[in-house]
Amino acid sequence: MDEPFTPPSTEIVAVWTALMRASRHLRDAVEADLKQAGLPPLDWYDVLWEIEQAPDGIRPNALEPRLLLPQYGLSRLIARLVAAGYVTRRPSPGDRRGQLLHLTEAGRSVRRAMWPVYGAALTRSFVGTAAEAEAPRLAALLNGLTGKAPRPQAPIA
Amino acid sequence: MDEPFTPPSTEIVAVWTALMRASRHLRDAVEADLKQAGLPPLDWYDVLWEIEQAPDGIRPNALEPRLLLPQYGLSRLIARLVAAGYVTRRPSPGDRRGQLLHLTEAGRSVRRAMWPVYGAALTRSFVGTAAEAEAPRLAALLNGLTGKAPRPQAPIA
DNA sequence: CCGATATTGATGCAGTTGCATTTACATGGA
DNA sequence: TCCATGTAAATGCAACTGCATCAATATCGG
Repeated sequence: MDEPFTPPSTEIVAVWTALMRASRHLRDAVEADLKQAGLPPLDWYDVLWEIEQAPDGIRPNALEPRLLLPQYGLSRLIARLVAAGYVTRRPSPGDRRGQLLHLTEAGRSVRRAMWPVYGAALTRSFVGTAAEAEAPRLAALLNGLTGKAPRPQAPIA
Repeated sequence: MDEPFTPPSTEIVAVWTALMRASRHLRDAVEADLKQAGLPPLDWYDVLWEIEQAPDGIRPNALEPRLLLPQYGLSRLIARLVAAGYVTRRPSPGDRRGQLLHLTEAGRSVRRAMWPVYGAALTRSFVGTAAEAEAPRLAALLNGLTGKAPRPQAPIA
């Protein structure tokens, strides 16, 4: 029943290594900029952003698939955000297991402070590369890899 | 002196998010397969591979830039590989600070055992996607992002 | 040769992650 | 109603990471 194992083509291997290198490289660059600006790490941004997009609050389990984080990872990340005073937990109406997350003023503020640093790092990374000119095609190809729909999620503003 | 901050274009943001999602997704998939097969994590493969490519041994500081790992990260990873019996450290001739890393038989063997699982996960991830057909272009675009030359490094064989 | 400086690799510590399990509540069926 | 099962979120523990620093060389200038 075992397939005899068809190795991936060299082209696929080349894409794979390029993908791993590029993503690590870019992420490291952004993280470094944030840290050097005395701002929280990249993960925080995404969570703050998602919560901000939900003015009526959002539950952790709704956040989880959007952020591609494991349940316990998100749980602890939220705990840190709460400890930092950026997020509040409120009881979830109708389900006492759940909680509704809201941003505090400080949360909104730090998210806004992060964006210029974040965005500048992105701009710096892409401008002048071939990837900039071909961005739409590149995005489409990458999205094709993750199975399904390109999430509406975007760290804009 | 501060630039007024030009936000990245929506196209760049789209590429960025697609890149982050795709890379995490694929890496998770490969890691999951390796773990489920009772094999070591992906990082180990790269190190084992690089050491295997150097029949006369290689020094950690030479490995470091190839693997995009921080010095202390590599140091401890090597320590784990040594503890697992996959790698040996030998004194580096001519520089008593350094060490020469060699693969043991077990190391060669586990690296070989990982490859089918690793490769199959890659194949599964790419086959049938648009990225497969456009692999060379995609790789070129991604390599354009990491500044310089596309390393000869490839996890083949 | 000597001392200042640079390089190689390791390590103590605090913070973070993965894994498995736990606690609390919800839901559906007898 | 009561129990079995399912879901939401948290947590104990071990492993791993980042950061700063260290010890042991090596190298370079005088």
